[in-house]
Order: sequence, then C-alpha cells, then structure tokens
Amino acid sequence: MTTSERGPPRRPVPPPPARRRTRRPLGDEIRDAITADFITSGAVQAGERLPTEADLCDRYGVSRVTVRAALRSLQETGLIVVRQGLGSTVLPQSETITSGLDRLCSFETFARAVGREVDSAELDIAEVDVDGEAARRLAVEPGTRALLVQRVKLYDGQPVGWIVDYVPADVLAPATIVREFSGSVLDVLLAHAELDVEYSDCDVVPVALDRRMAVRLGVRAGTAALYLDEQTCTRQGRVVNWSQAWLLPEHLRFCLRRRRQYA
Amino acid sequence: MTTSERGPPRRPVPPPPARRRTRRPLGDEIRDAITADFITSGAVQAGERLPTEADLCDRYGVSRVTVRAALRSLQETGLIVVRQGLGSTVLPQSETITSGLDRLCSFETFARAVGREVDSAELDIAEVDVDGEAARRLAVEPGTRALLVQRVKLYDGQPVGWIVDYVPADVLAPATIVREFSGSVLDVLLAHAELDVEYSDCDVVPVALDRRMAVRLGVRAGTAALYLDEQTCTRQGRVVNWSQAWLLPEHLRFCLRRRRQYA
DNA sequence: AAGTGGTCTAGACCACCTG
DNA sequence: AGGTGGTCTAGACCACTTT
Repeated sequence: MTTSERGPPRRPVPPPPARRRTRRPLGDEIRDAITADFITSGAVQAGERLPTEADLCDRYGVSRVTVRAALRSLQETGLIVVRQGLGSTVLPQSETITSGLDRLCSFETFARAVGREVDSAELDIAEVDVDGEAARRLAVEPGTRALLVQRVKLYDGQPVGWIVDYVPADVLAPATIVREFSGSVLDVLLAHAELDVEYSDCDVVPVALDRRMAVRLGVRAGTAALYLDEQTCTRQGRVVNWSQAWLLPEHLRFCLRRRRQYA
Repeated sequence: MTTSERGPPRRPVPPPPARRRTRRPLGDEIRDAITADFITSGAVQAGERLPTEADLCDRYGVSRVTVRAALRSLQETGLIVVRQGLGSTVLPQSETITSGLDRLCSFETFARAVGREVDSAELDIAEVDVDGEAARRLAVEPGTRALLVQRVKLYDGQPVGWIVDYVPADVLAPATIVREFSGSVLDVLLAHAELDVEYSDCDVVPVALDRRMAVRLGVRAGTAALYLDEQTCTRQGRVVNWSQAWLLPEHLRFCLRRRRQYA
C-alpha cells in the first residue's frame, strides 16, 4: 500500500511540496509574501486595507488557518491591525526600532524584521579570565576562561548603545563564536540548538550616563539611558552569557507586553 | 430546514454548550482548567510532565488545535516548556518575587506579595473630557468622558513614583471605580471579569526628571527614572486604560524574563 | 442581508526523541 | 518502531460591521 491511499490529496493548488523547507512554518512564508507583495511594495499604503482573508487564501493557495497565522504575525510586529467585520488595515511605520523586551531576540533580528540594519563599531574581542562580578554573574569559578565582546551599536550611522558580552569558553569555543559572529552574540548562541538557550533574566534600570559612556555614545554626560543587565540561560538554568547594554532611547523603542497571570 | 442539518454534530463530548460565554476562547478555558487541575493542584510538580496532547483532548473533549492553544498560552506565561517528541514540562516558578515587568500586576499586589505596603499621597481624582494625546492613546473620540486618577506612590513613606491613569467612562462608570479604588486602578479593572482585561502594551523609556516631577518625588532635577507608558487592553484589543508612571529605581527593582520565541 | 473576521473541529502527514 | 509534538487543510458556525 502506498501512502497516497491513506487520505485525500493535500494542498492541490501548489506544485508538489517536494522541495519545501519543512522547518519553516508556512504561515511565516505567507507573512513574508504578504509583506513583500502588499506592504513594502507600496501596493497598499498605510491606512488602506489588505485583501480579505478569503482572497489571500486563494492567492497563495493555503488554508485560512495559515493566512490567519500570517496576519497574526503581522499584527504582533505592528505592521497591521485586524478588526472583525472590517478587515486588515496597514499601519504607518514608526521611525524607530521597536524592540519587544520580553522576547529573547537580538537587536539585529528586530531591526531586520522591520527592514532596517544595525551595525557595530569599535569592536573589541578578547579572551579573558573572569573574576569578581563577572564570575559571579556567570556563575563560574574565578579564573575561568571566557570570551569578552564589546562594541558600539550604530543605527543609521548614529551610536545608539554600548554592549558588553561575556561567554564562558566551556559554553562555546571562543573561536567558534568569533567565526560565527555577525553583530550579535545572542544570535550565535541561539543558532547552536544543542545549547538549549531558553530565556534570560533581565534587570531594567534607568541611568544617567557617566562621562566615559557619554563620550562613547556621543552625547552629553547625564543623558538618560536604559541599562539592561542580563543573564542568558539554558532550559536547565545554566548561565551561558552575561550581557550588559547601555542604550539610548532616541532611536530605539523598548516595549513589552505585560500579560495577566493565571497561576 | 434547521441548522442542525447543515453539518456533522459538533463537540459531542461536553454537555450542550448552552451557557458558555461565546466571547471567551475555548483555549483560554482549557488553559485555566489545566492550570487548576495539574499545576496549582500540585498533581504535576516542577520538572514533571503534563499528560500528552491527545490525553488532554480526550479529558476536556476538545480538538487538538484547542489544546495546543492552551499549551501555547501556558508556555507564553512561562508555566511550562513544550518540546517536540518529549512533551510538556512544568517549570519551576521564580524564587524572587519578580517585580516582573512582564506580568500585568499592580504595584500594590507586588508589594503585598513581598510583605510590604505601598501608599498613595496627593491623590487627585477627577472626571475630564479627554482630547489630544489622551484621546489618541485611549482610542476614543476627542471629548469622550473619562476618569483621571493621579497620585504619588509611597514605599515605606518614601516617594517612589508618580502615576497617572485614564479610564473612559464607557468602560467602567467613574463612580464604580472611585468606590472600589484602593490604590490601584488596574486592580479595579482586573476585578471586573466582564471587562476581559488580558494584557497591556507598555513602552519603557529612561528619562531625566524635569523640575516639576523632581519636586514631586523629592529628588534633584535630572535624576534618572523609568517612564512606563502603558495601554491596558481587553482580549479583543479594546483599550480600557492609559497609564503613565514615572518611577525611581532607588527603591524598586524592575526585572523581566525574556523568553525565546518558537512561533 | 451580505461580507468580514473569530473560533473550533476532525483528520492527515511530518519531524523529533526515545527505546 | 512507536509515541510525541509540529504543521496544515477543509469546512462549519458565530459575531461584528456595514449596506
């Protein structure tokens, strides 16, 4: 017996799904297609409506559930608003990079999601023996080898933050990180599925920048900034990264969704 | 012809869904049931696994899609982690009574959880016609009636923040809010289950306090503070509250858990 | 009344993990 | 190999908004 006897034919519209990457949800591909076909193309301006869900189903040959997953994703990233009985309206885009603080996700990824780029400057990568505060925050013995990565983040050529990352050498080989680094230490860690990186605990502190940091970022001393002090952990609770970031709110927007707790 | 002829019988397992509130997703009810039946009951301890999705489908008489919606919600709030091929594991709850910015929870509730008290001072309650920025943030027509509540928050007698809340009169009668208010507008809204308050979207901005605000809080002008600008919403996305808070980090610690996104 | 999004179901097949 | 979660489909009915 062949598998083709076991049910009705699936997905009649697209060609045989042979080459589809199974690891990427179809909804994400549809989301990207809608973004390209209607939003970034300018076919639908801010304030105007996307085609109806039924139309999108026909156009892309997918089920309504899949189209709705795509639309939900677009709504979560703030590109559209969906109203019952009305349809999906494209929203005007913010000039700033919106960062969902509650998501363990690099600035690079956020920026790319909205079609912008961030760069690094004054990049300084070194291997060090951690002790004191760093050893405590990494939960390792003083003297443990670690990779230290420091840099300025640039947005449209403007300095927007200073970031310092430590990763113990026994978490991931420094050479590996350096080889795979393209702006974000977190992205390297997330890409290594075997590490099981799951969450970070992050302190959020408003600070007035001291003279040295202000010079780095090209602002006056005393400028208000957001200091994020973060321990990235595996599912088992092992610390794999201590990250400190001083960020200017000027070109960055930090937001988060606070959810009602039921437990 | 009756509607019952138009398709196969739906939901055979549960009793007639007569009294179900149609506005609450079934997935949310299943999520609450799972929480009560397995997690808060202690039937499944941290580190142990929930029943399989198929078992949960049978137990609650719902489809797998619905069970998965419930599990996704539990994962988003950090109660469980779901792994392909492994199942759903209950997570240990954070020891530190998180002043968790990611939880929709009043300062009063947080303080009570750690055995402290917060008080209000300079309380100012008024009915106003909102316009401009306030109307925009509340998503109402300019001129709409709303309740405005302003006050200083005190922690151990020390001023720690200035909070401003708007609630449109057609969300909840101003008299009702005033009657039930005991320090937190959010707590009043959460207590009204019929409002279906579910989440808030919160902007997090570091600011240097201006002279007026600094005087209110008894600090020097230019002191760094955290400005939280928040729209509290129902499950349907209706804004029920616009809240602004200027908070001193001195006596408060803001932290949050950033979670990896799998969707 | 018509059209749109909102929710839910039953079933199918795929990918991952563990024996 | 068997069981688990991951994804997707087609179809049905409900609720909201506009005509």
